[in-house]
Amino acid sequence: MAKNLTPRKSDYSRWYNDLVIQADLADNSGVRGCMIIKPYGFAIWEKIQAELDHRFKETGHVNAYFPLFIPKSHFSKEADHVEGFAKECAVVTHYRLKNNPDGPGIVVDETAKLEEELIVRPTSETIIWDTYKKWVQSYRDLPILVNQWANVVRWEMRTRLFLRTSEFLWQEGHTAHATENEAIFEAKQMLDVYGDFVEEHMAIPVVRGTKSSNERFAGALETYCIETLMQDGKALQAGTSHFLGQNFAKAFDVKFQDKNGEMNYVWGTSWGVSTRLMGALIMTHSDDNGLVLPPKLAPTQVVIIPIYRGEEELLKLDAVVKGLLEKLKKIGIRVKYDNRDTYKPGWKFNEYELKGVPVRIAIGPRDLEKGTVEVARRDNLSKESVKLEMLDSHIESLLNEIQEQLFIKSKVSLEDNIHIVDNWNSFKLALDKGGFVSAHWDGTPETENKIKELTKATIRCIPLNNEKKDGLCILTGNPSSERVLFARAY
RNA sequence: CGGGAUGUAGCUCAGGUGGUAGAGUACACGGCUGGGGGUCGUGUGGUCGCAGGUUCAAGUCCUGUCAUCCCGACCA
Repeated sequence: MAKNLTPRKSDYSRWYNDLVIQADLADNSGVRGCMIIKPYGFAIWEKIQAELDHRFKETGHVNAYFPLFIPKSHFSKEADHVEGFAKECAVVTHYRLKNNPDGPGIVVDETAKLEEELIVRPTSETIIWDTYKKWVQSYRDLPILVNQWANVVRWEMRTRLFLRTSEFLWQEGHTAHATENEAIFEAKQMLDVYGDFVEEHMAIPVVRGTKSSNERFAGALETYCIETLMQDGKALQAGTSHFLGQNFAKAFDVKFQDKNGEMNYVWGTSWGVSTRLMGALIMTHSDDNGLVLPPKLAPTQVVIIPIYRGEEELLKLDAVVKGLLEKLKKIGIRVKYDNRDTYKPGWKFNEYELKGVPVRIAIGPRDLEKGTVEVARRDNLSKESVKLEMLDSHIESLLNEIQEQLFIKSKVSLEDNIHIVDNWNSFKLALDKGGFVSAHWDGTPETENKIKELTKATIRCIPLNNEKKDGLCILTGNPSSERVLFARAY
């Protein structure tokens, strides 16, 4: 049992914080809301990045990089967009410091004031659309399918490691198309890329849907999203894909000549996922002993711990393990042999449990005699004895089983926590229980706002492939054509 | 951004009414150990978040500031 990890039951958000710090994923920094992603946390992020990048390229996208700074004038061109982000922008006003003439330290050099302030990007639509204007003349220049991996800054009031930080890492795709249908197809396609990745790779089940107008991206006509449910019953938006219509094209005057020689505005999309996925990963699978990682994302999938007394015994084990390592690496398993003499076996067990390594192999003199090893799973903490000669195939299928089991477990939990309600009282009760609440809504922003005010719950999404079935709005009793999912959210 | 709390050794914290800085843990060295964070001994380690102020004297009192946590508002 971990020493200082707060149990989930006693304080879920403290458990989360403790876990992030103790599992060596990230730490707070000296700058408000900005985190240090530590090597172990970053290794997991790199796994996420690598797989997503692969999937983006499989769907025809290419990577590029745009500047961190956005001139203020660009930023203000799309009205809804400004409205949405203005309150949380970091602004660069000067470009030089000087020694404090009145004492120690260093001060801003007031003579070095920028003519036009620069905004640190909270997202890159504006600078990218300003660029696309130069890239697009003809239908032959379309589509543009660009992604960038970057950091962005949003001056958040209340931050939490990975879930909401002032600076975060993400990717943002920005595409431009000749037709509306093509752009809508793209936005939906990317939602599926996200959904499939999160389910298959992160073992996190998602609900795919669209946002209500209240929750829609500033400047978008439609926001598609994947929503997930955390262990404490709160929802977490894991990714979004926006159909931008011609809003940004019009704001930045991005026109092209079509096959008939007519001038048209291009159609756009943007889509992104961020280091917030790390938060989703942590909160979906982990337990009171620490992190639980799905094998596909674990930087180390298998750790081998020798148990011995004296150097002689260790040397014997080293020789046996050497062969095991070769066998496991040959079939593509990320395995680590921790034969450090500076830590004891019990300490190591706890350490790798805290860090969520999916499989632990312990090998000692007793095993050598019997020709076996002890194999322990992180997800359900079970242990078994496995014959040495069977080990590689056993581990391979075990990793697959763990990946699958983690998904099934969270999927069951998600489904068990979608509550269907038809009146206001049970609506409130269901929200207090946690989870998604499926209810009718009259489709107006006013009603959604009122519900938010009364319950702190928002519409997380209107599920795609939702059953169209008439009903009455949970609050107003007005007619509604389908159910939507409400929840309290991160 | 409003309310509350906190900031002292790497970490967790103790230090009434101002008077030479403490513990546990971690770390270093050594012994016994080793199948779930072992144990005994010795030792290293602190401009008390930062900047001012009051005072003969400030970890302690005052002002400001930065950061963290909790509650609220905000959060494409």
